[in-house]
Amino acid sequence: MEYTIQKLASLAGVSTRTLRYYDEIGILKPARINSSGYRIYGQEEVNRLQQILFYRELGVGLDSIKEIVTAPTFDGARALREHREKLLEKREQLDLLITNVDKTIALTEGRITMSNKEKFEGFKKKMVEDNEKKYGKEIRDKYGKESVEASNAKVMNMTEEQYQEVTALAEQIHTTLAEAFKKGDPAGELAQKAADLHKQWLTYYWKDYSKEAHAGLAQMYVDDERFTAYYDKEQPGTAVFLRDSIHIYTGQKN
Amino acid sequence: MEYTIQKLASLAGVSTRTLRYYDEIGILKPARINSSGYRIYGQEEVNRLQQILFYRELGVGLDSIKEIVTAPTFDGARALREHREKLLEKREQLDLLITNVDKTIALTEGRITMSNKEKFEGFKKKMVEDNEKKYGKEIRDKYGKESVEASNAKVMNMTEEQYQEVTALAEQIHTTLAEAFKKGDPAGELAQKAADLHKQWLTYYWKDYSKEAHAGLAQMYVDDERFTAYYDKEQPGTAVFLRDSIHIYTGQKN
DNA sequence: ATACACCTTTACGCAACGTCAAGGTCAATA
DNA sequence: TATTGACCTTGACGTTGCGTAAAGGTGTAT
Repeated sequence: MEYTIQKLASLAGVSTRTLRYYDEIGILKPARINSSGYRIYGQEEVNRLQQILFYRELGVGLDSIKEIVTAPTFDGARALREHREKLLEKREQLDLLITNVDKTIALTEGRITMSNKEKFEGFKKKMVEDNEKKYGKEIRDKYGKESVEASNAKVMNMTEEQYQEVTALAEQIHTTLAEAFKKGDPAGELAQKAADLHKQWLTYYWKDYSKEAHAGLAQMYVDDERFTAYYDKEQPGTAVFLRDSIHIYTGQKN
Repeated sequence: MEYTIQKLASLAGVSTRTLRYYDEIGILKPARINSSGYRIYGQEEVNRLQQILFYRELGVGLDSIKEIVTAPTFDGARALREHREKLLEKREQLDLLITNVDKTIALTEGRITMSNKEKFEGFKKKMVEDNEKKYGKEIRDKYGKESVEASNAKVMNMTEEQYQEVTALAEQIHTTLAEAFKKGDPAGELAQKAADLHKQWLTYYWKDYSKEAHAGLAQMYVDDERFTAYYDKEQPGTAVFLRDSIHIYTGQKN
């Protein structure tokens, strides 16, 4: 089966310009050129285009795609992981922007307007803080938020098997925590085991683990009543107990 | 106080090229040009540049900034709200990308690799579904996720006053719902009032309200045990009752 | 006088195509 | 057979917000 440029274009859902461009930059050359100078593509090119579009959909740049599709031994998984990191950073940036835009809207609508200069100064300072501060409340809010996001965004992504594992883990945490709570010592062996299980459970939801984030999340269990209600369901005080256990486990002082 | 181009540039933390570009596109012209053709900026221009950079930090395009700073009566707040919408869309897109990248990584790492074509087909289908399907489970997941994100991202952003209002609303929902639950009819007046209050409450968290989203969130109260635990705290069955009330309120059939 | 920092305009480059423009090719029809 | 209309070709400019030379004039301290 052979395709002219438009046939291939409509098959793949791209423009002919795109295909000419891909030819131009050398990531997808036609199988041959006919006597009239027309580009003719074959099955191999169809497959290759699919690969290209696949990575393109993921937002990978064409130069990276070029490496992937031209070098057959290229580590596609690693490239994807790196790309993923970039996406996460981008989202962080976006979240920051949105938060600041929200704040600005609130300011301009609500209050007696500050002078532009004041606004600008405060804003600038805030941006720097957001970007540079590494610990403390700011970051805890962030981690807490991330955790909730992740639990929603990533849970859909689990295999059936993983889902079973994480459910089993949650059950273990539950029983261990209940026993530990009866003993009453958040530094005790059982409580620390519960904290450890909780950490393992977390790794199913978080892209990477940090003690600060773990401690922050634990604090959120106490601060957010929806989580408190869940953990205190059988034994009131369990949420606080779990937080204390985790803070000891992570060596956090707050 | 007068500034040459480099003085102003270092003062504001931008390049001289940027200032020349701003001159070129007409958003910041120097106060005057001296006898040697040098650009000379005054205090007014300093202020204006601060405004420009302020909006630029928020990711607003220079053409929009031009409208904002040149037309003194321009509705800056409205522009910001529109910009905010764009940012939210971008984040949606990003979340989609991240989810798909995650899936791909999981596939390539975990399982016997599918043929590229298979992968591509499934992937393509998924993207289309994500983008085009408007109702059903997919969208419910999405709305549910948004709600959780929003509650975390926006709550920090409320004024003290708003916070009081939303807390009072939550309390009202709680008492109204408890009474309605005793009557037992999710279509009854009290239950519908609770649903209406819940809608009002939601508007503090959601950028825009839709019946589908409201109904979807209600379903999540039943599906996610953390929320169920919260609503069933005093009267088991309240979460289901609230869901039913809201589904009647929104005219949802599921 | 020379060096050196500063200023000017002009113009290409960047990512990934969209969008004309000007012209050749192919198959079907009047 | 000539014409139409759909399809193909190669340029080449426009998009965003500057970075980065290049080529040349100005200011001032030594």
